[in-house]
Amino acid sequence: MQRRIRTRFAPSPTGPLHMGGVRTALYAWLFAKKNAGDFLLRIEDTDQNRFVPGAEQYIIDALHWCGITIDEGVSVGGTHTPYRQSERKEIYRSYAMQLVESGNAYYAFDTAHQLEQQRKNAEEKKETFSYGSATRMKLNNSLALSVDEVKELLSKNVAYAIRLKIPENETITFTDLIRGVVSFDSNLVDDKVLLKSDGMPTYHLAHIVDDYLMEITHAIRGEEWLPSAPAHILIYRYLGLTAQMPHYAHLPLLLKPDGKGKLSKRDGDRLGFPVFPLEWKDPSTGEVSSGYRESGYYPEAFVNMLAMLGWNPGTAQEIFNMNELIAAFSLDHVHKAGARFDLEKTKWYNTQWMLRQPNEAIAKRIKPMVATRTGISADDVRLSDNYLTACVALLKPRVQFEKEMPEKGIYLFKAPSEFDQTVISKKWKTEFISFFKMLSDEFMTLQDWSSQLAEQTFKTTAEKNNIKPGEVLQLFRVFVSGQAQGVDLFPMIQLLGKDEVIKRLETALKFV
RNA sequence: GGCCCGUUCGUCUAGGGGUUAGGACAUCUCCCUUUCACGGAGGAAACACGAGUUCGAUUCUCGUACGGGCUACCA
Repeated sequence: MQRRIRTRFAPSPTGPLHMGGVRTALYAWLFAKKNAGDFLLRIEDTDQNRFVPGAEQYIIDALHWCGITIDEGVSVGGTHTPYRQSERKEIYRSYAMQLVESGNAYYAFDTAHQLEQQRKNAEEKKETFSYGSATRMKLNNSLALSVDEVKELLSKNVAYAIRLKIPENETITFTDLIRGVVSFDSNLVDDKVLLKSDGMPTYHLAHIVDDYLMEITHAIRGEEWLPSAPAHILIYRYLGLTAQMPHYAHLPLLLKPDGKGKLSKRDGDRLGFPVFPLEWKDPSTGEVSSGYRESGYYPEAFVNMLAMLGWNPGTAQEIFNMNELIAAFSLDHVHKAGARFDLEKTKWYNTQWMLRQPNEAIAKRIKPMVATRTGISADDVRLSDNYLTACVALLKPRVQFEKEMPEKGIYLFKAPSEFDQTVISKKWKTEFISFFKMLSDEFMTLQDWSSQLAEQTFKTTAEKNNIKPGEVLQLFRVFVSGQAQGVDLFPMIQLLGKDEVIKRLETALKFV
């Protein structure tokens, strides 16, 4: 019988989730949804030293913002509670003891200091210390010590860790869903700690116990876990759970755009772009890191961009909403090599998504920004839905982010107080004054007011003055908007209204 | 250093024994627009290198180089 597909995202609450983590979550979620399965959120808080308050909530909020829904997990509950590893502490011990009893794990009494010494000694000999088959019999553990010695240490409550006993001379092979067959020489795998001396499990033990108990079918995680995969395979084997072992898929890493290395939390804003989905304020330092949300990105654009970084649909389609991503997603179209993050393309995705937003919706969202920027009162027509929607239509092709609109189109809300001097000094001739005065008068006499009518009037007035429209058009724009460039001129004239245009024109003429 | 993974335009990528090696972002040119954008058309731009297999390798194999990851009682 085919098991129900279940994937999980299992972050450690050591700070805000960065975009690489979001991508891992996204792929795991897409895979689950594609296969009509479940997606779980489990919190791996087994390292008490690295716990950061607020991080767990941040993770939940970030996933929510991205539209990644959680079927089971820390925020929503489920049939496999609890979903926070610190609350499952006792469960792991019994599995660790089972491994000790079957001879596949052992007590290690070495102190942190002793291990540090070992590393230092090895380093002096230009070697690397590894706690494994080659060294374990010379160390302070239940394999090297006599039964009585071990008993005594245990009875005296001497702190110990439990380590996995990696076999000698074995090739450990498994099939990764993305990379195919991968194999390792067991002699090069170290005896990983399973249970720490504080009683908490390490990732290695905890994720396996939980994946098993939570009936995870596909463990999708970053490539940084590939080197410890052989130890994980062995743990499943020694626990007699090989049949229940999930399929592993190791995702390529997200790389820094500038050069070297994987994208990390610590990159913060150093590279000139957010690495986090949402803004984060460090609770201890108060330092604020920017987020995509606060920078004006749509979650759809952010998710779309992440999905395409390392995965492709096999078609030329680039813009995907969530449902389309689910329909198109497949692990075998995940690229093997790491993907370098590209800010320009990310902005392009946002622009594409902005172009697809209804004007009315954007109008509603920019309304408060326009109000604060201009100080115009709430009942002013320029803050009406109709007026703002018309502004959005005009501004849309000229910005990448909707939040740019209030500033970019400031002249749609406020008469200019300054005029682009470059245009004026280049184009202005004193004899134009009569043209603009006549234009103002002609406008005044118009019964109707429209883009076409204004344009027609502009042209005929120019002709009457023996002026080519092109000579004064740019000046007209500057007089009305203050700026040399902007939205389509006559539609803007129509939108501003006859009285406003005349008023602006007259004000401007006093300046030249 | 050791182990593992990887390598197609600047970037994200498609492709895969015989192709004019395709698309997107960015870039350049032109058109549209009497502005700036949007849009449209076009250009430049890539199979890391060396062997082997083969009639034929960018594609398969091996090696080298380069890149990345891991090498904690962190995840």
